[in-house]
Amino acid sequence: MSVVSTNSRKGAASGLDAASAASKARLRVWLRILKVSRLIERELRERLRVEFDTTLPRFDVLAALYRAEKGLNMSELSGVLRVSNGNVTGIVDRLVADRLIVRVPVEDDRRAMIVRLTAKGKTHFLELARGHEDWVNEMLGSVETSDAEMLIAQLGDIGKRLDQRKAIDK
Amino acid sequence: MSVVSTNSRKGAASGLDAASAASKARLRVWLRILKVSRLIERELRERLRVEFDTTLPRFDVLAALYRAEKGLNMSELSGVLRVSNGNVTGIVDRLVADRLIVRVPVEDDRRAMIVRLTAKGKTHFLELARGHEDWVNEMLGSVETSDAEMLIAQLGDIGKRLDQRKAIDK
DNA sequence: TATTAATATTCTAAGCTTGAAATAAATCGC
DNA sequence: GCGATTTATTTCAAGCTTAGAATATTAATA
Repeated sequence: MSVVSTNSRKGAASGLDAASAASKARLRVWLRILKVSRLIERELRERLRVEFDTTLPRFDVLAALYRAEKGLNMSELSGVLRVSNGNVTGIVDRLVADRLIVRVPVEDDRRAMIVRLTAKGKTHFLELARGHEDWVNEMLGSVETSDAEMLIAQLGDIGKRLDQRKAIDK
Repeated sequence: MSVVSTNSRKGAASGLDAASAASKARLRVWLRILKVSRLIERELRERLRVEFDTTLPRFDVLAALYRAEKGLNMSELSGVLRVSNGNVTGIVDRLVADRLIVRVPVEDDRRAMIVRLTAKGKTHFLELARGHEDWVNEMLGSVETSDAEMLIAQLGDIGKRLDQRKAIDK
């Protein structure tokens, strides 16, 4: 989580050079993102548990399926959520057991399964989503809309570049 | 991870009212933070695994201990890392087994244990930290210093307020 | 058509994470 | 000093997460 200064190896004549200072600023950006992210995530987990007896990964799956009118197959689902393939299997298993989603065999590909919300799942998700938006709004209540727009733009750029990087790596 | 619009319940005469728009902007801020955070975290995990055969939680513990000259007891450690008490026990167990840290009984409190880096642990951590800063710098390479400062300030404010909230709740 | 390669999913082992319960020791109130 | 409460830590059960192996099926190609 926290980290230390180790960047005096660029060999400038004295003290910190520009590259090192920039590097440190970026490191601090990351540490702040991480801190905020963990604080919010922790609170969301807690509230989902206490008020709805569920978990964040379950919510994430339901949200992804709610947005996908026709459902998603397992690969698409793990892609959207950015988690491993095998991971989704377990969460889906439990949601199926709770009758919130169903696995439907794909007509012309016997390997694949499409996962979809049930009516019960949809109703359930809408309750969760209402709470979720309220909680986030409450936690970020101090953020003015103008600041929010700026953060959205900045973080959007960063995210986009990270996505591109990843695409290139492969 | 992703979420949906459910905030048309504030009863404005037509369309979205100001509160609802603000709420949605904040929700998007959160979703962007979450996305960036997960992308970066995933890459850091991957690199720590491939290049150093270790994990992010282990790195976090080592970093916290590196910053604490005299070590930390288990409660302080879980406090700094913002994870549960029991969680730290397991990670510390494994780091102790690898001789990277030691548990030292506290003289005047037989319940407590202080955890400290060994010389080996310190050396190991410095290698990790060097890689870590480089990777972050690379991933956020596109962020100009002026933007970085702004993000640091904004996210710092958000983090501070969330900390305060938490303190008040208790 | 027969192989080979690619794709979709699940399974497995190991570690992470949590909240709650269990221990053990210190401290507080009397 | 003694009982009750608080504090420090570990243990436990359940679920999350990952990478990699195993299965099954489809697609490509020779």
